[in-house]
Amino acid sequence: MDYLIYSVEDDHDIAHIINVTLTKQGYQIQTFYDGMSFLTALASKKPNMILLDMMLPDISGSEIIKRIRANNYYDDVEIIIVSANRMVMDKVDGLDLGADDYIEKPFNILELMSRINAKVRRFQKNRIIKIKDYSLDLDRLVVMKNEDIIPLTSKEFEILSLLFLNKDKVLSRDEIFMKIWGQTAFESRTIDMHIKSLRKKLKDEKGDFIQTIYGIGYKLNI
Amino acid sequence: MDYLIYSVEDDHDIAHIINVTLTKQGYQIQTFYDGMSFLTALASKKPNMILLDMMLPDISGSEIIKRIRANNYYDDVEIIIVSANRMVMDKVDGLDLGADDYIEKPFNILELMSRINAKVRRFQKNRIIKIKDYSLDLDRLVVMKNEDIIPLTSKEFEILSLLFLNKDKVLSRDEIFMKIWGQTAFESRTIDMHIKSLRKKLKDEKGDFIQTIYGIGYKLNI
DNA sequence: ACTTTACTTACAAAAACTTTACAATCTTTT
DNA sequence: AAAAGATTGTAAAGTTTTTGTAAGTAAAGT
Repeated sequence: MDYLIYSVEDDHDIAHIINVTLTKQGYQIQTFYDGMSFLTALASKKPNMILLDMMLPDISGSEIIKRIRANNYYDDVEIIIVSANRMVMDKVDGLDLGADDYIEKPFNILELMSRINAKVRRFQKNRIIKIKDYSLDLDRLVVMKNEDIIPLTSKEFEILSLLFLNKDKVLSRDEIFMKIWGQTAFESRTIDMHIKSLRKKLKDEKGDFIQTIYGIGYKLNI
Repeated sequence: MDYLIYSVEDDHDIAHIINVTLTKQGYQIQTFYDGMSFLTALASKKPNMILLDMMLPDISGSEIIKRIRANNYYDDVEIIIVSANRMVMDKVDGLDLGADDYIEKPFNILELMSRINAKVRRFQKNRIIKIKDYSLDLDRLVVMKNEDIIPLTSKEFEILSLLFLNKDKVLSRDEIFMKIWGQTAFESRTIDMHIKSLRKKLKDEKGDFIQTIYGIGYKLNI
């Protein structure tokens, strides 16, 4: 998954637990043991989320939050405070500074995971299939070659989706017809026509991206 | 402030405290004492945030969350669980269902305020959306091209706002009709008309700022 | 009452889709 | 290896669906 989390935590044991758990869940995570090294990394690459211990050896957590929130380039970065048990008023301070959530130490790692998942859920939601230079986005209904959008008509998109979703199978014209038109095909060159225009639009220099399997049907050249 | 919060809470005393405090802070708040009346209201008007007690007389809180999260029209609604002290695993469940935060009862009203403020802060900042040369100000209800105000009628503004707020999505005429007129469209060229006049007023030299996706609807060319 | 805005209608234009007719290619048979 | 038969590719024309637009009417605002 393409979701980067920076964890700032001076306690190496806790840092390790967080690291292992989140990695297992498929997040990209980078750990920092002090404020300065974190801020340096932040300047060079923006993460999606920051897990922040408020008690750091060099800079205070609230100072870090203040700096981040001063720059609205980081507005879309979620900040979660992970910090030692303090009074309620401290929580309030942290959140008022601009953090998005607060988790008390000692914390249940499952709860941390849950809160993170809740925030990521919204971010995710998109299904993208990539084959060779091509990627197909089933939510945005868009096909890209490298970074360029290839405009397709809806029938073209439907057929290509079917090929993407069955990438290691040969699809017969009957199957394609059945799945897209919802009826069995009688003698017709319609699908061939759509394949032809697809090939033209996809124009793969390195040979046909859509292969014809003589006597059977079509498949992607994966 | 134009920020609507629905509070679902069967304990009248707590509901009252929440209501008074949030109103004082300038939020619009509407209180419901059971799940059904809340769901009815939800169907007719979408709030920005929901404060949800999990223990309601009629429907369970998790059932409510499930229903809301099943419909991605409500994706941008923050759900905060406000509920009686339970085990950690309950928290986890609630958050995994799709809630965004959890506050235990008995809670400090200041803490609730702080968390709400933290979430609203982000919301407020984003009230001006910029795409290409155009910017749309949801508070002043104004659209600008570079520094010049483009005078729009209210329907035009509503449609353009919808496109801005869903900038990477294709909106069908039905969706647009549903969200702006609150009813399903029957055969009509009304939206096309508004799009036409929008295009004329926006007049983007570099190709269409509002793109037609044949057979589907319209989207902004971001 | 007058002006602006919103909507409807009817038709034109464009895009997408399908069919047709035949050419090209591949397989199998002789 | 040539011929026959089956399958696939392609251009062009025909059809259907969807979108654009002008002009006129209704509604709302001032």
